[in-house]
This record gives sequence, C-alpha cells and structure tokens, in this order.
Amino acid sequence: MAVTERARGARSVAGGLGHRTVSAAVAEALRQRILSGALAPGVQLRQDALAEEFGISRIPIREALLQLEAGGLVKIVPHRGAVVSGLSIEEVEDIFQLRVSLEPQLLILSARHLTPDDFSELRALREEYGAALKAGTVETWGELNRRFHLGLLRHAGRPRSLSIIAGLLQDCDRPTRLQLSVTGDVARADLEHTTILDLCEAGEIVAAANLLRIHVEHAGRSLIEIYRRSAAATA
Amino acid sequence: MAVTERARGARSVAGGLGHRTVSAAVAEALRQRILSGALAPGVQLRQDALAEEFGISRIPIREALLQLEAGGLVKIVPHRGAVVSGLSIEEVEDIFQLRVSLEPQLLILSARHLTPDDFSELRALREEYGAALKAGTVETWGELNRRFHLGLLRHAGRPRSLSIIAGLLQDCDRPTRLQLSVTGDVARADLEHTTILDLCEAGEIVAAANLLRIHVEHAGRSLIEIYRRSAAATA
DNA sequence: CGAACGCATATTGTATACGATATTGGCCCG
DNA sequence: CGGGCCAATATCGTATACAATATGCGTTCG
Repeated sequence: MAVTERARGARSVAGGLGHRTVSAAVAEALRQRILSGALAPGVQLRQDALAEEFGISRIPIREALLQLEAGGLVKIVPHRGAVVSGLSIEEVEDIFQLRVSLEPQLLILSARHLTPDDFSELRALREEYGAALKAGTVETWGELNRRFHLGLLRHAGRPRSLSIIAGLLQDCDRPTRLQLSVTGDVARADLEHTTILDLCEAGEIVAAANLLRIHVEHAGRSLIEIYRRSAAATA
Repeated sequence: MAVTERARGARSVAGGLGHRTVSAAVAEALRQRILSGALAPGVQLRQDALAEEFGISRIPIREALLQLEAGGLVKIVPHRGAVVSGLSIEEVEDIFQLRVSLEPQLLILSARHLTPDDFSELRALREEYGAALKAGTVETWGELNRRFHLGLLRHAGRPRSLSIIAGLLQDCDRPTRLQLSVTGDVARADLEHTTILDLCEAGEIVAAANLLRIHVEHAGRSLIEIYRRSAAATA
C-alpha cells in the first residue's frame, strides 16, 4: 500500500518535470506555492506532512527547504523546522530603494546592446502582461513583470547585479500580488513599460532610465502604502 | 574500527563547536577552507571523501554543500557534484561597482545613529586590523574588513541592503586575500578606515561617505589590476 | 495557589542501505 | 587506424531506520 501511495505521489511530482532531481522539483513546487500566496508567511512547513503529500522521503524535502532558504523564502531554525518568511515594512522599503538605485543604472549600460530580438521578446512579454491585466489573472503578473525588468537589463554585463535584482523582484512581487490587484496601478505599470521600451528603441536611453526610476519609485510607494494598512507579517 | 574512525572525526568537528547541528558545523568548516584559499576555485568536492574525513555520513555533507551554494561559494550540478566557484573579472568588477553604489549611500543613513559603543567597537576592529597588518596574518584580514564595513552601515535601517553587502564583501575578499598581501594597499586601507571613523565621529557624514566611496573604488581598481594578470578562474 | 521540575510526545537531524545516473575504459566495427 | 558503442565503475540521489533535541503537560514542591 505504501508503495502505491509513493508511486502515485512520485508521478505527480515527476509529471511536472523538466527537472533532473526530485528535490529540485519539490523546491520549485514549494516556491510556486509560496510566491502564489498559497502558503502564507508564518506558516510552518512540517517535513513529514510534505513528504507524505508528495509521496517521497523526507530527504528531498529537507534539501528543497534548504534551497528555498537560500532564496530567502523560508527560514529554517534548527530542530524547530521551517516557516514561510514574510517581509517587514522596512524590508519592503529597502528592496525598492535598492531597485531604484540599481535598475536605472543598469538600464543605461544595457539599453544600447538590446537587439531587435530582445525588443520583440520584450514586446511579447508586455503583450502577455496586458492580456493578464485584462483577464485579471494576477498569478502570472509577478513572473511577467520579473522577466520584463530582467530582460531590459540583460546586457548590462553585470551578472551579480542581475542576480541580486532577480532576487529583489521575486521577493517584492509576492506581497505586491496579494493586494495590488485592487488598485489601478497595474495598468499604469503596463503603460510605463511600453513607454520605457519605446524610449530604449528610440535611443533615448537617459530618458528611459529616468522613467524606469520613476516607475519603480511609484510602485514602491504604492505598495508600501497598501502594506501599512494590513498587519505586518512575521519577519 | 569504523567506529573509532567516526569517533575521532566527530570529535574534531564537535571540538570546534558553537554550532547546534553537524551540517552547520561542516558548512562553516568548508566555508573557512574556501575563503582561506585552502580549497581553490575549480576543485571538485566529493561527498564520500568529505564524509570520511569528517567521520560522518554524507547527509550532513550534502546539506552543508547546499548551504554553501546558497552563499555562492560552490556550484552544484546534479549528478556531477560540487565544485568551488571562482569569480570572473566581470563579476569582480560588478561586485565593486555595487559596493560603490551602495555603501556610501548607506553610510549617510547609518552614520548619525552610530553610538559611542559602536565607535569603540569599530576602533577596536581597526586596532586588530592594524595588528594583523603588522603581523602579516592575511587570513584574518578579510573577516576584519568585513566586520568593519558592516559595522559602519549597521544602523542604516536597510536590512536587505546589509545582507547583500555582506555577501559582496565575502565574495570579493576571497580573491583579494590571495594576492593583495603583496601590495601596500592594506596599509592604505587601514589609514582610510581610520579617517572614515574620524569623519563620522566628527559629524562630517558627507565627507565620510565620499571617502568611503573612494576607498572602495580604489580597492576595486587595485584588485582588478592584480586579477587581470593571473589567469581567470572558473566561473 | 503559583512556579519549577521532569517526563512523554512530536519533530527534526543523522546514519546506513539501496537505486539511479553520469563518466571512463575497452572493444568492436567501419 | 579512427570513431562510436557498450559495459564496468564511481559518484550522486533517495529511501528507510535510528538517535537527538525541543515542546507541552502533568506533577510536585515551596
């Protein structure tokens, strides 16, 4: 019977593959759950429960949790397990300050190296973004936003900066998605994205960087405003 | 016999404790080996060998390696093991650019909140730094430098920025230590540290931030100069 | 009646054992 | 004689089993 359980669970994991190891698959599954809000900050993740649910042993679960801790999505305290980590207001403010400092600077470095292929890819992303906006499918918003911003900065030749920004985007779109859907800011963001693209393609790099700065600043202010109202989650 | 081996190895690990779990202890041990240069970039870490050496099973080794991968010290490729990761010139340049962008900004936020206790702690650090400089004990240099810079920025109220900078400092002092000991720049750095402290204590915050910027810029240029001569390590 | 101690239970941490996968050497075929 | 295929080996990935540690409650003493 236990075998049956395991086979069923394992299939459900392997089914969504593209991964080479079970632990990586579990990490990805949990990451999506956290980013989508299915696992709220403060929730405790018990290894036994997860192992049984996925139909696997606890070892890959443990390794997945360690990988998530690397990305700051959970916090592991020895002998007490892993809890989904939330962001304090201070941290959210910090994240946006960092984005304001870094992204425009990188755009100036990257913009002139954007190829026609890059532009068409970015426009396609913006298209999807607009579609998601109309459809109200908030789940995909963060991912698209992330890929758009990273795509813009791709050719800055600053690999470490890029991975840092990737982390910032991942961490700040989680609280965003939960509550930003009610405001009209998503539409505004879409418009700004379009304008930034246009400016880049026209060679108005400095103007594009300025707009990007304003874009991020506004998103940050808006999110913090919303964030203040709800109770601060666990640190 | 195997028991004897294990007991001996385990004692060697537990001896340097202060840790609560074996995997954390192993992670710390390996981290020090990598940062000290005992494990050069490109070296392959075999789990069996490490497990036998420490006298423990492979499980804690694996978890330690995952934690190291989180810090970017090793790169794990599925079914092929973990290799110590080096930094390309591009990455070193990027790291210092980031420090130049971030550290002065944070100092301005943090400086006015530095307490007398902070100052005495920082001066003590600088003292140790000077002693290490005279004694030529290069091993401790990076750690002291790291604690000094982080101490300066401690009260900026920007937790995420601080952890990012901590990572940058850790990653860039590894190549530094290997080859910077030959130049006189360590003495220069020591002098600049002292001056920065004085300026902060005198309330000349902007001047302190400017000097900090110059300090980091120079360190970066110097390191990159040295770095170019030796062959670039593995990415 | 309150607080501190100790035990029972639940959960995590580690060891051992097994299975899967990539790499290396040799062999066969073209 | 060179290149590609196959098997043997080594290493990693996962499952199962055991040990260590923290938490919660009941008891007992002040």
